[in-house]
This record gives sequence, structure tokens and C-alpha cells, in this order.
Amino acid sequence: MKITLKDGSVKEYDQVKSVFDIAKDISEGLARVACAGEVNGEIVDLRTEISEDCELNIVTQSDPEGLRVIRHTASHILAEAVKRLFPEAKVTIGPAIDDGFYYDFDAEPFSREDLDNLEAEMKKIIKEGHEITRFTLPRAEAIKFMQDRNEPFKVELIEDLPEDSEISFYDQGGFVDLCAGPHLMSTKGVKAYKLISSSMAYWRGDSGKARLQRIYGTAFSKKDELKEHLDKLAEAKLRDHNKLGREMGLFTTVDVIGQGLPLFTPKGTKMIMKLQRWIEDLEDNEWGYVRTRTPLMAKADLYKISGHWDHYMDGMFILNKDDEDKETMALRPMTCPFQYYVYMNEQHSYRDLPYRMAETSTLFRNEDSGEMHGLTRVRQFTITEAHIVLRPDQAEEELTRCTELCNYVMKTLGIDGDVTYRLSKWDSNNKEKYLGDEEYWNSTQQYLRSVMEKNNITFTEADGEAAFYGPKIDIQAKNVYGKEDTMVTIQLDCASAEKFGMYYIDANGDKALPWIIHRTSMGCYERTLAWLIEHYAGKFPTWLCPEQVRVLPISDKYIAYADQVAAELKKKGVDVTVDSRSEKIGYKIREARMDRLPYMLVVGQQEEAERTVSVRSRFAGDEGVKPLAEFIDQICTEIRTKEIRQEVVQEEK
RNA sequence: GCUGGAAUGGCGCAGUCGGUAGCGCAACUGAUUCGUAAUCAGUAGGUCGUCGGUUCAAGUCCGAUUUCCAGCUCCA
Repeated sequence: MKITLKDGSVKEYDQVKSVFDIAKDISEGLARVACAGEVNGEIVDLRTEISEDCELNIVTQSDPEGLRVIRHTASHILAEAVKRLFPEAKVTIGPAIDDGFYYDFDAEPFSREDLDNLEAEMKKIIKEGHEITRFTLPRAEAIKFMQDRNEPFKVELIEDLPEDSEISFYDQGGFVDLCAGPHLMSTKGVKAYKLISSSMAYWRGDSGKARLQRIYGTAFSKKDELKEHLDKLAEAKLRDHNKLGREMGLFTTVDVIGQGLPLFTPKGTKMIMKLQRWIEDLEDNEWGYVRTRTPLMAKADLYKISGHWDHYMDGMFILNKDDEDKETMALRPMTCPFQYYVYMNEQHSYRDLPYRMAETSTLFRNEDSGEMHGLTRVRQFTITEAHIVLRPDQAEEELTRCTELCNYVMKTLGIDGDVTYRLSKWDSNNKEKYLGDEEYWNSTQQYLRSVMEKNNITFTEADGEAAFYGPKIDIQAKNVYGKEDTMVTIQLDCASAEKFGMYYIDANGDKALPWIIHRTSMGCYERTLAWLIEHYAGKFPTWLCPEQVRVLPISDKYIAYADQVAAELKKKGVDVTVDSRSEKIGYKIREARMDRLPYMLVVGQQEEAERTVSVRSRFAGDEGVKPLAEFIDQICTEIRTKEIRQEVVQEEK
């Protein structure tokens, strides 16, 4: 047979050969790094015997697929280590995942100490260098095999396999696991690995089924790649908004106030107000919005009309529920119907549409207690909400404008590179969770899809992520650990107008049903602040900093001049403080740097005499002595244009 | 909500076998008046998240509770 290799060369053999033998035949070095084969585009095990002409590529440890094989093999080594140290533990499944692997065990919870011991045991297994072999068994024998070994979860897995599937096992020197592979040829191939954490997981992800203990780990082909990965995780921890935001004194939480209810300090509030003033002015003055101010609660009746009472009751805080003498009310989980009634307060002509109502809107959602996290998942939050009432023929242009506004906002914040677009669709297997029929969903989803396609926006599609009243264009951002959250949402709703009796007068003088776009521009302030903290690791662009300039007098003698400098800056709206403590200048600079100040102005005898300031910035270090007026001009321009100055790399101490 | 872990001065941590809580930084006071990443000395600050129990005695053991963290999506 003829084997065509990736580089175009051809190998000919007159007998059956395994992928590994062919790799070995090509070169010993290649065999050492081989992890799997790719036969006619399909990933196969190294032990796969080849008997026919085909195209073959040897997948090595430097390929992503090869890394998955290493990780999967590492998970089996972990399973063996667990069986050795905890013989009563039952094995379940252990796949490779995006940045590592996990294995679920039916066992007592593992402590960090257990993980360290398991790591040491894995080292032994690897050192012992067991050859990993593969064999298959007929179904009944496979079940018996795992029954004999008292592995009930494996038995269940085999029973659930399709009748005609091949049931394969991998044996690494006595430890045998049911597995489709592929795997390395020896445990020795796993050279760099680390157990990261352990946690609970349910058998088959079903909370009604057995509770298992999951161990997360990661593995790389080289030690330095592992180190780089672990460093990155450590670096992520330093950026984590939930830690850094508290450390920097931007927000806090208080036990007695409750979960998911962060308190913003003067510093954190300052940042949010800068964002809020900017976005409100932008929407009102440049993007044609009118601003509303509507109640934070309403009678239950409102939510019955909107559908929230039926579809969203668990997510709402309901007041006076058990008191028959009082009206049942609910804190609002969204702004939609409130703004609808603002719209309906007067009659609208087709000529007046689109009618864009914006509100800085505080919402309340009764999230489950385990779902809250830092500033990204809270029970009370404030969003840059808007509802746009429009004619169907205006929807395409208006949706495009919405994406443009969001893009502009993301770009200004400097996080446009961090986001991806997603078309969030309904779940057609769960129709009762949504309003409207199949046709409604297909048509509105197609509408959003075509708008994005026309605007050359790349996007993914996700089932079951829609709002109950319509599909969404979601702008997703990943946090510092790679976890994704929705930052901005643009929703098309062709159903609510009818429910609420909203209409406009068309060119013939008849009543017509408008469409509604629900959208945010910057999303929720809490979440946006969290992303900014993580994206900039707390080193925000100057315009966003709660403290933009700190004046540092060399000694007490120059405090008066420092105060004058500060007063001049304050007049221009710059957030400035004076460090008037009797400390040495080096100490003050150190503190200001650790506070991530963008600008420090050192003033002493020379500066006072010449009406100058000695500028030191986070971006460029010592920027030299400048006339005060020149510095004021410079920083005001930087703030006005929302410039994102690049950091120069400086030795951190 | 479920599972596991955690909670000790403002922050980071120590606290052994149950025996009346320590350290570093920060803060405060005094001295120093200083030119670009830590001046010196001193002082004060905690009923150990909360409630209850066991005990002669609880930060430590037991129970409850609150909050925080991780996971609960990846299907041999």
C-alpha cells in the first residue's frame, strides 16, 4: 500500500503497519514526539493498523491535537494514582479540556495535600514507564470485565454505548481504563503536568445523580510551557477584579448587607460616574436618544402583561407577597414596560420613528445564592438601557446603528479586541420557556443574522441564550480566567408592542404595530468596571482614573505651591490630590506608583520659582520639567480625547 | 440552590496537645525638611464572622448561621 505523507512524499509497505511503526520508520525522533495519527483527516490512535492506501500525518506533541492526547493520557495516570492511594475510589470519566484535563471520581473530597500526594504518585507511575497497550472486548465481556473490577460507572457507560460500537480499553501496566483513546505509547510521554484543583461535579452533569469529586489538572509537552501556563494563571489572579478592585478600594461588600450587593467607595463611584456622564451625553447629544426616569418597582399586574410573571418569577424580588391587605409589587428586573408606557403617553406618527428612549436603569434580579460573583454577577445593577420603537422598515438601519454605537464605546474603552459577537437564539426543544411560535423565532433570528452578515460582523450562534421575548445580538467578553459573560446586548422584539397595545399612525392614518429594539450601549456599569479592572490590571486610562494627578512636594516648605498647582488643575476638572505628608520624595513616589497613579508632579524650590512642575508618569517615567500651563493643557487634552497612553515597560519592584 | 474550602487588628499572615492571642506592612505620635520606588524611634489597635453547645477553661472541639472563594458547561 501507499502512504502519502503531509510533505507529499510517499511510503510503500507490503504489509500492515501501525501508525507508530510508520512514524518510527520515518525517524526515531518523530516517533518520540508522536501522539496520534491523522488518517485522511481523521485523528486516530498510534496503534491503529494501516492496511490501505491513505494520506497520513503524524500528530506530534507540538500540535493542539497532540497536546490533547498528552492531557488525556495524564488523566489516566491521575486515575491510576487515585486508585493506588484511594483504592475504594470509583473511576468515571476523564477527558482532556481546553487548557488541561479532569477526571471525576466517586470518592471522599480531596484536599490540597491529597493532590500533592497524587502528583507525587503520578511522578512514580511516569518514571516506571509503563507501556500503554490497547485491546477491545465484546460488549458482554467488557461489562463483566468492569463488573469484576467493581467499577459501576464504567459498567453504566458501556451499557449506554451504541450496540455496534467497538469497546476499547487501555492498559498501562495493570491499570485498565475503558477509553476510546487515542493515547501515548508509554506513561513516560507525560513530562510536564500539574494538578490544579478539586471540586464537586455530578455524574453526567445531572444534579439528581451521584456526586463525584473532580480533579482538574493540566499537562504540557515541555516543562517551560507548563511554567508559562502557571505563570499566566498567577498573573490572572493578580488582575482578578474581585481581588484587585477591593485592594484598590473601588468597592467592598458587607456581610450584613447581603450577597451580590457591592458597595462602591468614592473612588469606584467616581469611575462609574465618569462612564455614566460620558455615555449619557453621548447618547443624548450625538445618537438621538431621549432620556427617561421610571420607577424601580411596579404592581404585579405590569409583569403579568409583560410575561415576566410567568416566565421570570423566580428571578424577581417580590414585595408584599403574603400580605393580602397590600398590593403585590415587584422590584423591576428590566426597564422595558416602563419605557413602553412613556411611549404610550402620547400618540406617535410614523414620521417620528425611530423613537429612542434611554435610561440609566437600576435593576434587581434574585440570582441563586451560588451564582453571585464579584461585580460580574450581582443582584442589583445599573445598565445603560434603551428601547427603540420603530417601523419594521427601519429595523435594519437602526440595528446597524446600535452595533456601531457599541463598537465605538468598546473602542474608546480600549476593550474592542476582547469581545466577540454572538447570535443568541431560542431553544426549540424548550418552547414553553419562550413567547411566540416557531415562525416568529425563525424570522427574527434570521433578521438579526442577516444584519450582522451585511455589516461584516463575525459571530457565533448559540441555542437557548435568547430572551424569552426575542433573539439577541450579544457582545461577549472573556474575563481574566477565560470565562465568558455578556457585556452588551441588542435584542429584536416584534411581539411586545401588540401585547402592550403600542402603535403608531402610519401614512394612511391607520394604527400600525411598531417593532422594538432593546439594547445596551456599554452594558452594566458593574460588569464594565470589572472588565476594565482586569483588562488594565488596575492601570486605567487617565480619563477614567479616580485620582489622575498627585502633587508631591519635596518638603513641607513647598506645600503651599503644591496646593496652588492642585487648585489650578481642579479648576479644569482634573482629579488631583496633594501628598503633604512629611515623607521623603522617594517614599511618596513609591506609594503613588503602587496606587497606579497616571501622573505625579514633583514640586520643590526650582519648580516654585519657575512656576513649573516635574512630571513623572506611569507611562513614560520621568517626563521632565514643564511649565504648569503646558502640563494642564496636555492632561486636559488626554482626558478630553480619552486617549489610552501606552505603558513603557518598567522594572516592577 | 447543590458540593467542597475559607473567615484571626485596615491589609497579608502565624497561633502546636483546648490553658486568657502574636508578626510584617499600613495607621497614629515625635524627631527628620529631604530631588525621583521604603528615614529613624515610639504608640495604639483584635471579646479570633455571628449565634448556640461541650468543658474548670474554646481562636482551637461540636452544631447552626452569614459572607467570601472554587466548581456544578466540556460526556469513555
